[in-house]
Amino acid sequence: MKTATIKDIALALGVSVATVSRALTNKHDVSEQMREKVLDMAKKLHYKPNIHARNLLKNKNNMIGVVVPEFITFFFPEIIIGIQEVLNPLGYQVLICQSNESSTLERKNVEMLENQMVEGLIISVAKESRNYELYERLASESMPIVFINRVINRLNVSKVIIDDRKWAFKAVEHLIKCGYRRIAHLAGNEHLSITQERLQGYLDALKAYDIPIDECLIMHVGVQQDKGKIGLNYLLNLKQKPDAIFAVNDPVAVGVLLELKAQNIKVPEEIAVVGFSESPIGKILGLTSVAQPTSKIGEVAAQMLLEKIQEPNSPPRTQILEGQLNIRSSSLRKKH
Amino acid sequence: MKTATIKDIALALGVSVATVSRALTNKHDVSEQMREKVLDMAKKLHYKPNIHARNLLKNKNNMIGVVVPEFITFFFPEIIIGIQEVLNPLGYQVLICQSNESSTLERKNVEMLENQMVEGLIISVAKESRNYELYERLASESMPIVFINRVINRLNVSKVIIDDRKWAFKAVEHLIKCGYRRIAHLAGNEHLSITQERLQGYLDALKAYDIPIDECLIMHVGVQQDKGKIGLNYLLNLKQKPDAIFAVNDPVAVGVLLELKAQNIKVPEEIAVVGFSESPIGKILGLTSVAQPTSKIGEVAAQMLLEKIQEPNSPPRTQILEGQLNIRSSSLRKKH
DNA sequence: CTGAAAGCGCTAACAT
DNA sequence: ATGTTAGCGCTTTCAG
Repeated sequence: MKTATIKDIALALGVSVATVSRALTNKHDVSEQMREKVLDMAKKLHYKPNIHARNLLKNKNNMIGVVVPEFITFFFPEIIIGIQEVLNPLGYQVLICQSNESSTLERKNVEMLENQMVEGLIISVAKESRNYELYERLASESMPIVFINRVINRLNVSKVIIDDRKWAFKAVEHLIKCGYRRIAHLAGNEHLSITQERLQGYLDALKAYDIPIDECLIMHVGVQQDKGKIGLNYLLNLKQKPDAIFAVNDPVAVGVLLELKAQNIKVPEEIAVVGFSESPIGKILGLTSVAQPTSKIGEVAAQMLLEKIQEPNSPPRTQILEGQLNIRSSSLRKKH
Repeated sequence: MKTATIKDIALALGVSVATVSRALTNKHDVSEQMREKVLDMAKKLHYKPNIHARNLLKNKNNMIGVVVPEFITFFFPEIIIGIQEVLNPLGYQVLICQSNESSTLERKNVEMLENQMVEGLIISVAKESRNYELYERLASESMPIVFINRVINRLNVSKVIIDDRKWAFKAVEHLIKCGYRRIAHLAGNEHLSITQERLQGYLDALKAYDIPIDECLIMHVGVQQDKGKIGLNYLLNLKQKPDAIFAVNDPVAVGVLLELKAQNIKVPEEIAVVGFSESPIGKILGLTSVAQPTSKIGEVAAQMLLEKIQEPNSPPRTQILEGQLNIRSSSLRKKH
């Protein structure tokens, strides 16, 4: 049973397809009784509009593509919900892809979305992303793009972030004010924007409080939970162990906490820990962390994308949202 | 700058659009030199195929719709990844929607996906879902549908589940074998399939071991973490408190564990706890739970959907996957 | 191997 | 208020 078209309705009613089309879509230009006849027949024939035809005609499909590194942890899902809450009510559908932290899969996803002719893209890059040229081409072909969280700095497109450097500073400053002096940093993958900014904030804080920087205390471990254990064990093997650890994000910090617990090392008495991008697990474990306004990030990104779609020539903007340092038991004041 | 079409290529080359189309898509029926000329010109003009036109012609768009209650916790995201791993390599795109546990939003999502003319649907219903008629209509209009995890039993469509009743039985049996006798059940929303099955498994186990059923020990609290606290406090106020709790799922069990900790009640010495659908947080907290093969569920659902798409008249099947009871510290053998 | 032409389902001038 | 017609970009007969 093939699905009915407006032609079928027109034929059944002995009117033209144009009339049917108008009755089905327009507000005016059609008599009330004709409209009713058409609507009745449409229902009778189980008519459903063919969106492909409309898409072809308008040359748009109300689709937005989203590419994130993963959506297993709470962080990106909350952002995505923020995106959908802005876009769905406007009739946009969101195509969600995850790169699984792979540069190649990220590129494939973006190219797939491009082939689908999405009207815009919201992207957070994989930890190993090497797709600068791809994004540059898309931007030059005036594909509306907004980057979130993990951005590419030298790319002149819109971005939604928090001030990672500032909040890393505040996190480390908090440790310093609690009396910790030998503060290690488990950093993320080297070329990620969040890695660089948070590392810089860490360095800023040490400098601001005249604490000498010890390169031994900085290790690039990555952004995933299992890397916390590796980083911790490296730090524990130093001649001079740290008395506190600032991790690039909550997953790494949680990995550290779990390993500390496994080794029966007291937190924060022996080692304090601070994370970043507050997670539910971190919260439960009493992890001090910088909270990000996740769904707000999504909402703002969606809004900026809409602007760019409606005003293709508007210049790229970078929106910096506020964070918040939430202090918990993993970083209490040091006893002397 | 409007994007180039095959017409532009044809014009530039002085050939017909048919030839260009063939060169661009067909394997045969075009000379090698013509093909090269066309491909060169296509690149030169930055030609990109218009997928809307193709969709209209084939009357399909390689889209699959997925509706889940939420994707904040790990559970559905892992399933979705399983789905994408099967479908993406075949050129399908997956439209992911979340109902936020709302029946209304669920319906809106499904209708939106229907309007998008997706080729099939994979669905897990909201806790308050009342959309039986909707799904019945879709099924009768031969929309391929596969339900996962939270299904509608009386609906004659394909399903992918684990044997919730059996695994609930095993979970409760484990508690009984550990020496617990006064076992409470914090059940989910009443009409959810998982609620009914797991409750039945709980009852089966008590009967099998001749433990009297006490209705006071059964409370329908829902499926979300904050409900664990409510359920626990109800149970703690009973004259005869339980010595163990079987929760409908991990979020509720985690809520229970956190509240027990807040009240300084020892687990499992004073109260043992068992969850369902093993979660990362549960694991960290030492929660005994039934693990579900999440990404397998997604893969199997995707495969069954593909079958249904390719063989529209194939009868609905229910695929039951294996679970696993993982015993942790929240339910150790009771000391006498 | 290539071209002409029809048509996928719908909308929107342009007529009447 | 309604009908006629031309296309949106592409694929696919059908001819040559």
